[in-house]
Amino acid sequence: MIEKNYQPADIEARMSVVWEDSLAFKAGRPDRRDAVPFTIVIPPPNVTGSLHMGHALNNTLQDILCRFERMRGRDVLWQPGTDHAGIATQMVVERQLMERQQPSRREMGREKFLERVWQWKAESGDTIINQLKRLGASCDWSRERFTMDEGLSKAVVKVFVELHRDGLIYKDKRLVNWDTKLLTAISDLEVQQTEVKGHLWYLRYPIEGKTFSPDDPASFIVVATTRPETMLGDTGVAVHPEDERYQKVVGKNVILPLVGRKIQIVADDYSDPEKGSGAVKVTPAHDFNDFEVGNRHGLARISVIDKEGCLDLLDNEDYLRDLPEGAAQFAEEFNKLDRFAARKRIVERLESFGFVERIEPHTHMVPHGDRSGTVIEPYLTDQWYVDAKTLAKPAMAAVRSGETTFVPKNWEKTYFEWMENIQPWCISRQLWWGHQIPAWYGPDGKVFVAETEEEAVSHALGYYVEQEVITVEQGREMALDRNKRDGFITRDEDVLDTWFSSALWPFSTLGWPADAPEVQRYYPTNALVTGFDIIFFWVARMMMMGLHFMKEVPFSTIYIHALVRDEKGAKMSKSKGNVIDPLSLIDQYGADALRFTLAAMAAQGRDIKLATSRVEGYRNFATKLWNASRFAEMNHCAVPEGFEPAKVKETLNRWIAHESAHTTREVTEAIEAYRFNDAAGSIYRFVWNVYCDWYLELAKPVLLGPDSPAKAETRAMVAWARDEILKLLHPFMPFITEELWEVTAKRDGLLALASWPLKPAAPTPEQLAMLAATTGPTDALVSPVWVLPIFDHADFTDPAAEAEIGWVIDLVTQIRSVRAEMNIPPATLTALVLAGASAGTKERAPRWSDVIKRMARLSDISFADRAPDGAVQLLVRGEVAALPLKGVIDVAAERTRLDKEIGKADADIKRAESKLANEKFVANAAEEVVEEEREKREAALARKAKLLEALERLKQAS
RNA sequence: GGGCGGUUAGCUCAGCUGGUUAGAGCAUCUCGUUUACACCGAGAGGGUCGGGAGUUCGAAUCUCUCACCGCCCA
Repeated sequence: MIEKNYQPADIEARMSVVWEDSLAFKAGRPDRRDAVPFTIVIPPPNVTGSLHMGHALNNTLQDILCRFERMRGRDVLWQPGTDHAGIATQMVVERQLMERQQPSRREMGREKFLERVWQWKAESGDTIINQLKRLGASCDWSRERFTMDEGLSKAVVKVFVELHRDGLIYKDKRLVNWDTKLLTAISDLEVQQTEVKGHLWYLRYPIEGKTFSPDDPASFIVVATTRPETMLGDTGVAVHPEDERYQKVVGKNVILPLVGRKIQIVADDYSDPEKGSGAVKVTPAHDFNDFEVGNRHGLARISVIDKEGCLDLLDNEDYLRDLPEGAAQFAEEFNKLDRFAARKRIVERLESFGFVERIEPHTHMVPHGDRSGTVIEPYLTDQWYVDAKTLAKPAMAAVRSGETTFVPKNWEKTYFEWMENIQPWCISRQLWWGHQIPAWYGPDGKVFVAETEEEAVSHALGYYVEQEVITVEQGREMALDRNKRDGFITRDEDVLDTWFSSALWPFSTLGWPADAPEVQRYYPTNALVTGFDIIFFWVARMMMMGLHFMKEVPFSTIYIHALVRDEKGAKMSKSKGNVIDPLSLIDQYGADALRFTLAAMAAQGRDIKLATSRVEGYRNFATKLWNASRFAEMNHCAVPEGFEPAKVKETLNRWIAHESAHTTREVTEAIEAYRFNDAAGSIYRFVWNVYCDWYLELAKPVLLGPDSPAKAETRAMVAWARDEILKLLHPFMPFITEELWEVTAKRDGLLALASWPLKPAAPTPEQLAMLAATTGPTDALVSPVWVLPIFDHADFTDPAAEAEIGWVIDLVTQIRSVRAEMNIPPATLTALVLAGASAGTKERAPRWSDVIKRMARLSDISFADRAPDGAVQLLVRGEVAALPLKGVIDVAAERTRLDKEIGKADADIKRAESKLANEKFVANAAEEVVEEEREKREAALARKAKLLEALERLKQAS
């Protein structure tokens, strides 16, 4: 029994349990052992996270693909899991400690803190997973992974060690993006450039050997800077080599104000003559561009800001070197001042000596940490880097060759653009939560990288024994006793960038580096579904790592979907407070409605601005389906054993089979092409505008009438078509369809595992041969390569049925329209006269008279040679249908209506004729286009003639 | 500054490789208690497809240009 009301919350809760218990989503089910695998790895959400709109869209689309392919018989693995999200998670736990006034991270120490994070992960790590389940995600939950699982951690260590061995990971001292709040290095991608209204300070740097005077321009050179506080670390001044203003001073020294350091004026084309004064100060230790300039001219690097963003002068040897008397005193005064306070103080001090020429307001881009929001400081430290440039080459080649394709294709450009200019990837983070770097250091700083501590220690000790730093005996003791080697050999404290482990996700989750059968069977994966915001962070890096370690691309298709934005088109974010919570939409309208909305709006290449009215509309759609199913149930519709829909006899039933097959084809092709919105639109139209609006309505007289073979057939067909709908709709609305599947008939199994209406054809021998040639000797059945399906729905196509039912629909629609226009109340039944009907019409009209009467509010249908006087005359498929309404209708109004119709026909004739009169059109346009135009003209001419006749009749009558 | 994308009905959006009478949902108006459904049914109104130019027999669709909006990278 179908409940009277559709209650999404109830059935969603229930179906979740049904799916869970039945292990429906398990990969490698015995019954699919011989099936072709289909694999998607989920973009692992952060363990800290909760479901937002982006997740909802992303996972809905993946689920559509997975459910679709599962129904097509494939062995689907949708690999779920979560990401440890280094910085984000550490921040959450630290904030929690602070809120609860518990000891801070540093107070409790690394080990205790990590315990705490794991505890937190255990408590709340399920949140996001449960939310994904509420959305209906059909992942193989038994295979859930976490980036810090033992197995995945092994993969991380192995990758690190191998890349290091191959020289693709190395340690380097260079400028990094330093977060002074989180006290860690971050990668370029984690830096957000934001426009800030600041100032441009024009500073006078006295030229050596001249007596400085603010009034004597020859005694100084003016440099413009946005960061005056870094002047303490200046080691040069740069001017453009072709800038005539400065030709004479190149090579000379200036005396750095306040500091007294002698620094050189160099010529470098980095300096832009158009900007500022045309001369810039060079601070190689605090600016990425200056670092390069410094390298070109051999300038010293003097760090004057520490990792917390404060001036660091007092015990700073680099800073104090070669400074005149009195510099130390200045250092003492300014030491440990925060960089922004220091900026103010230094400017004041410079002003007091006349070193500031002027200050201009200046808007410029300032780097901010995407997590901390704090201003990023370029900072000179030792960090680990991945040689991304080398790894990027095969990753680019794979996309160029089409081994991996982006959908939509235009994202390839973005991918190449970034890959071609890729920079070394800084992977070390000064955090605790994450994969600790497998590197150990000896007393002289020599690094030993190995998969295990034992291995590293034994290498190190061997090395130091050989170098005679320690004796053989000491080495042996240290090897055996950890305490003895503490302080001699120490492990790198840092952890890896979260994205380092994410980059391995497509194979680490399958069990690599262990020799797992899953790796063999499910790698490479088929599709990756993700947003464009992480193409660089994640997609590109998976490509690099996948190709390097697996020698095969990680996925063949990368489907890039839109970002869900707020109504203004802005990215949703907590900080902006413009987030629409998908869970509250699910509560309100149901997961099915939300999913359908997202799918229907997921047009390629465009962002989604979500309107809740759409969600509501699709909830109504679900209700409509619900009620249609109730109607079928009330009429005892069921598919009998052995029923063959292709062999039904009733025209109406043949018509719905025809329409259904057409829809099946559309939906199938649209999903295959990742055109989710087209697929959703197609099934929506079929359910509402074809099945409900017409098929069920037209079937009513039969269903409500006496028992007959036609009635039996119709009952079967109503149920059959409903089942087709449930199948086609299931990937989009899994809950309601599964529920209806279960309650409407005795089933062999779950809808989730039922067969898709169109089966992909088995590969032909030629295709198999091609397959073997491209992928080596392989069992086609377990090959990850899929063969394009072949459709054979010829059994269902039926133009005759289409024509007949089409006529009924047109007739009813037109009568309704004219009745409304003439203000005929629904209670007034009118007669219908089919004037001068063709043999075909005469033959089929009686078959439909019941429905037509019912739907068009008619009292009677009859035939006549010509329309009665004073009747309203309609043209239905070229024949006159007359409503004898003499006295009821306003003759003048009817004349106006007919005139309007004639006007329209005239316009059509004119349009077609002008085209056909155009010689160039006839000559150049495709034959079928021209033919179509001729047909249009003929039809319009015929229509006009009939209308004129009708008008004539009306005139005679009045 | 470089790159990408957008601008279609009051609102949120479709419209693929140029040929449709430019569509859908919501909203609006009129009518409706026909026994699945008012989360419904029937009907209607509403768009010079951002402006301009060009290519073409034919442009919402291709090209150029301008304007505005958004995103990414410097």
